[in-house]
Parts: sequence; C-alpha cells; structure tokens
Amino acid sequence: MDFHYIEDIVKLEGERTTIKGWLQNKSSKGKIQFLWIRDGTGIIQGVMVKGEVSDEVFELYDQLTQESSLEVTGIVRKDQRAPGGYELNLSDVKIVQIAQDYPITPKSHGSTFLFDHRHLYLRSKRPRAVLKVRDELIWAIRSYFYKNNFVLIDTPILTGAVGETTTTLFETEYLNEGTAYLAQTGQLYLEAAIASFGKVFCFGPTFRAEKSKTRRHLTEFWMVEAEEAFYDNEENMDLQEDLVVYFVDWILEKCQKELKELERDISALEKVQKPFPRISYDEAVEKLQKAGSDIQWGSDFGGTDETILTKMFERPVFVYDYPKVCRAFYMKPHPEREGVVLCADLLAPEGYGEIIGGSQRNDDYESLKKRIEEENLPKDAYRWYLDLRKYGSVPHSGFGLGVERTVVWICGLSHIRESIPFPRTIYRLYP
RNA sequence: UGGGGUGUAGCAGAGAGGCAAUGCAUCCGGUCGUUAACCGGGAGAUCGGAGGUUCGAAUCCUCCCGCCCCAGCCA
Repeated sequence: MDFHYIEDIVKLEGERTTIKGWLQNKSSKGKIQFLWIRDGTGIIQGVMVKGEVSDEVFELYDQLTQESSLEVTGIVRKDQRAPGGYELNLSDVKIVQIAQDYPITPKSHGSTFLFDHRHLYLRSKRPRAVLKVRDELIWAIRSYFYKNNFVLIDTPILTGAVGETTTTLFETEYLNEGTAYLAQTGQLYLEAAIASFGKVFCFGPTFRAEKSKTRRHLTEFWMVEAEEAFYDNEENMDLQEDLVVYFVDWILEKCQKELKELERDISALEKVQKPFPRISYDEAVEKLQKAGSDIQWGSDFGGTDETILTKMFERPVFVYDYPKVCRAFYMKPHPEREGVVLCADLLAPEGYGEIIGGSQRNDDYESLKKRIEEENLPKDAYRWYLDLRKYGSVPHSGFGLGVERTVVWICGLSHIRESIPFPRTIYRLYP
C-alpha cells in the first residue's frame, strides 16, 4: 500500500508518510494552517507553515471544505500541542474530491436534522463512538457463546404464522404460499435445534410492526437468543448473568476511549459483577407499590415502573416468576403456583430497564397444546413446534437479549435510535 | 391509538399585535500553534400550509401537514 493508517502513526515518527481520508475541519492562523484528517482509524492534525511548503500547496487550503476527501503527505512529528501527541508536517496535499456545503457543521443540531442526515451523521464523533461499542458488544457476545460451546443456528427471517403471541407483524406476499411474516423471534426454531446441539444461539434482526413511539422501540432491531437443553430457570439466569458480566468486562477493556467520548460514568459499569440480585415478581410489585406506583398484581411493568425499580439497584436485577397472563404461551407453568410461569427478565440498572427476557419452556405436550388453543393461535402453524414435545422432550430454557437496548445502557444513551446505524422507527424508513 | 408540545435563513435560535435580533456555516479581508480559534466586513427569511380577525399578524382564532416528547405494546 502507498499509504498508512492514522492508528499506526506512533510507529512512523520521523518518517515521511501518506494518509488518505476526509477533512474533518480546518483552521488558518494566517501563516500557519491546520487540517484535521480522519481516516476511519483515527484523526490526525496536519500542519502547513508558509515558506516550509510550496506556495502551490499552501494555497490549496483555501479550496478545502469540511468533509472533502484528500491524500496528504508529510513527516510524522511528535508535538505536545497536537491532539493525540502526533502531527503531520505536510509537504503535499492531493484533493480527491471537494465536498460542497456539507450540512452537518461543527455546531449544535436537532435530532430530526441529524437523523434525516444519518448517512452523513455516521461520520461524527458521537455516532462513531456508539457504533464502535455496538461492534465490540457483538464480538463479545459471539465470543462468549463460542467459548461456551454454543452452536450458531441461523433462524429464518421469513416465517409462517408462528411467533410469540399476536403482536403485530410485518406482512409480505410469499410467492404462491400466501402471506409470510417477518420474524419477531428465532426462539421456536432454536428449540428445535437443541435436540441436535444441546446449546444453541441465533443472532439476527427481528421485526415488530407495533406503532410504538417511545425512546425504547424500533420496528427493526437485533436480538441474540440462546436456548439450552436441560437448563432450568435458575440455571438460565446463571448463564445470563455470566454473559452480561463477560461483555461488560470486554467493553470496559476495549472501549475506554469511546465511553469517555460519550461521557459515560464508567464506575457504574464497573459495578456490574456477580451475583445479580434476584427478586420475584411478587416482591417487585410490593417494592413498586411502596415507592408510590399504582401497579396491581397481574399486570406487566410499565416503562416508569422499570425505571423506579432499577434505580433501587446498582447491578442488573432479575425479576422472576411473572403471572401467566402477561407472559407468552410457551413458558412453563410454575409447579406449585397456579397462574405463575417460570421466567425471568433482566433489568439494567440506573433506570435503563429490560434488556433480557427469558424463561423455562413448557416441555409438556398436552399442557402446551392447551395453551396454544387458549391463545387462539393457528394450530397448524404450531404443529411442528408441538412435535418437539413428542420426540424426546426435555426440560429446557432460553432467553433473548436486545442488542440496541444493551447498547443504550452501556453507552448511557437517552434514545434507542442512536444505538443502530440506520434506525427504523414508526416514522422513519430513510435513509 | 390517546395526552402534551413544537414548526422563524443551510443549521441553531430570539421576537408573544407596529422596521424579523444573534451565533455557526457560506463569501471577502486580517492574524505564526489551533483544539467547536479569533478580529473586521458582506450576502442570505414571502416566519410549515390554507383560511379568518385587525388600520396593521411570525405573534390572536380555525382547519390541515410535519416533527418531538410521554403513555400503551415490547427487546
């Protein structure tokens, strides 16, 4: 290659090198001019002093605009005054393309404007930091499952009428087979795969056509789901706890720079250590009522309830054993309590709320069949799922973790749209 | 789908019946070390749209449109 990356600049001190990238900003002091160049791996300051470069190159400065693409050549110099400690003493500047009126200026903008220009906004510092954390989070999760002998099972995105309940699904014509739905979970397919591999996971986009207009919802989001044969609800929680501690450690190790850029309180993340508190749904309701919530036993927590509850803890907290009425049909009934199912949600602390939903699955043919009938689900579509309870059914559990909500928590964001490169929300399909 | 709010120059943002501030971006000039630089000057707005009240409307009223926030649903 005839150029170097900014991340390698330290090794090149004293050498002449070429950097290719984009002009983040520039500044002129008359006889000395600065260019800040970004190449994807970092940012470096280029310096041109009148008399030390040819007049021809020095005057190119006037043509350069924010986000113009360029190739610059110069000698790498250590200098206290440079951001990052190193700068490039320029001898040559080649313009690749001049950007015309880049819309995102280095001043404040509203969120509507920024997300209308998401294709350009991706270049800004804050989105870069968030998306880097997202990337590391995904690597961490995959690494965890790989190390723990989970097998990746890619579940279908186009599905028939199977899913969790009757939440609104995106529909599309499917050749001669009628209507297909975009997947809202891969779980049922993972349950099929455990009899083959024991421990499996899937990682993909999921879709919900709910017209939610909150800071916690996207219509397209990424979910990692795991399913484990012979795990009960307790063991399922142990696994989730282990996974969360693993990826938080990973991010703390690899993303210091990004978390600092986002002004995240790192000490709050450092408190994410085992064991996580585990409270029953009954206890949670009691705590909430004492805190002034008007929640009644039998209903699910609202966003406000989750916020109140998680602010009571410094670590993520499990809430287990919810009423059957507010959970999905496939969860295993509690052996000793009528109307309660074996499940647990993991709520992130500091008010962030639910990031994982998990449960022990109903492994009994008759009782599951009855639940499917009770929920008025299309029986034919679930025939194969019921089959799994006929041929070597075993106790098993699993969970789903929302990638974006986890990114929101780790980065300390206030809106989920920042946690994904191109958010799809109720009113946004572009860019 | 409800409840609340908002819309003024490319962007951000004052003005709340009487000549539409200001900052950034842009254009011109200046400045030998900047970190969202600074100093001086110029240009840029039929105030979201359509009606109405008024001598006079960005400002008050009605309807429409866009967006934001909150709730529900959930990851």
